[in-house]
Amino acid sequence: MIRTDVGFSLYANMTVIYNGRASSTAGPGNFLLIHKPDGSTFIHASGLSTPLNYQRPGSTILVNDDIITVTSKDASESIKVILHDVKEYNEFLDWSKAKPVMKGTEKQLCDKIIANIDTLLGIKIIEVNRELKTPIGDVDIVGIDAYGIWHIIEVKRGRITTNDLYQLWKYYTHLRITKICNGYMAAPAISVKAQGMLDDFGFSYLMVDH
Amino acid sequence: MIRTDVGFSLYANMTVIYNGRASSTAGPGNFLLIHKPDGSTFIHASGLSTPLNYQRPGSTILVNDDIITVTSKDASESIKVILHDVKEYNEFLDWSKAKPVMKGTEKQLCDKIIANIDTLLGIKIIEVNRELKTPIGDVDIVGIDAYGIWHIIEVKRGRITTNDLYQLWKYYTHLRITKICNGYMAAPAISVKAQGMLDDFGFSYLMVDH
DNA sequence: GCCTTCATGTCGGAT
DNA sequence: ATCCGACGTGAAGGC
Repeated sequence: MIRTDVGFSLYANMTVIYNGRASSTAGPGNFLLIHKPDGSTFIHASGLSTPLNYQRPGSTILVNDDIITVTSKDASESIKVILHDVKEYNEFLDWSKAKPVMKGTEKQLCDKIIANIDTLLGIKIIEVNRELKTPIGDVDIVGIDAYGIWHIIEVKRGRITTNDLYQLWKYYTHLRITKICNGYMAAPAISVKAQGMLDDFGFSYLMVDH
Repeated sequence: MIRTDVGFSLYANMTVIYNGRASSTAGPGNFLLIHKPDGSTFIHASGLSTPLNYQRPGSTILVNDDIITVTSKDASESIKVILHDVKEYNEFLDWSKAKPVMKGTEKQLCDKIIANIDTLLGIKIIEVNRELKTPIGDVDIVGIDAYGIWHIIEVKRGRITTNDLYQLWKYYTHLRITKICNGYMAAPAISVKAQGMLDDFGFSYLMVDH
């Protein structure tokens, strides 16, 4: 009755058991199971954005009477669903693959910063490096001024937290071995604690927005 | 026709426009829209685990002909769905609220480490602090030996990455001001780069598993 | 409400 | 394939 070769949804009273990286049980309860043609499967309860349980694309689904088994591609993870009472079953044909086209990402915030870098820093920058490769990671933006001073900018699209500062600090301590450096955190907001730590490090905060 | 006071799913050819923290567009395509009684709404395309677009619980949904608008609780975010061709509509009553009961979490890995801490460290520990509060965050485990040396352990349930080390470094630099400290990362695995950086910091890796 | 960290995080990009 | 870092991260817990 259930076609595993197409997308479908199943609203039912069920119990869900997961084993893999972790393990969990849920239910019994009235949940919605969704299976997509890419092999991914999700079980949604009410009250949470994240699914109660899931398997990622590439999984295989097997239906045996009132037991559904979903196994991940490498067979390291699986969920078992015990159906107690099926209420709705629907098939979805020609399900589209698609990704949203995003705007307002960190990448685009970087664009904006680079376009206005002289104004933001209050210094004339003569060379800009983006995603500068270092052995310990990529630096978002490095602007070099006429004196050869390196202005290191770590960009965050959201609010700067204390942990974010260590990323800048990591690059700063690495680059200062060979260059004279200044450190900057650029974001729309910064937490109070992060601001305090920023001052301790001797870095500066650049207020930027999308 | 669409009841916004219950849970429902809508399989349709649609275009989705999001505005909020970022903004995005997707479609037109055949997607599945799910609305849960908690107010959350999700639009799933095939090929991704994460929804193409969504609003979190507490949102309000408004249906006007072939336009669906979902607005977040604080009205800072919204998605607009333009329906081009509705293929399926189903209502789901008595949708359960539930959370999975998890095993194999970091918390439980901590339990195991603490139970075997003497063996793991090769030192007799006379006092164990868990989730030790500091102004910059909580330290997973601190074991104190007979000499008063603090053994700081940062636990990860998965693989240790370079970024994880800065969390330990943060606590280490903070605590070493007043105590003699050793630093440890405990996890089932560690990346090559993280291992190298760990050595540079003078920390140790503890191999632990669930 | 702000801040911090965990997560079966997921996902994309680079090596 | 592994590694690394962003994410509209989401969710939980503490203050």
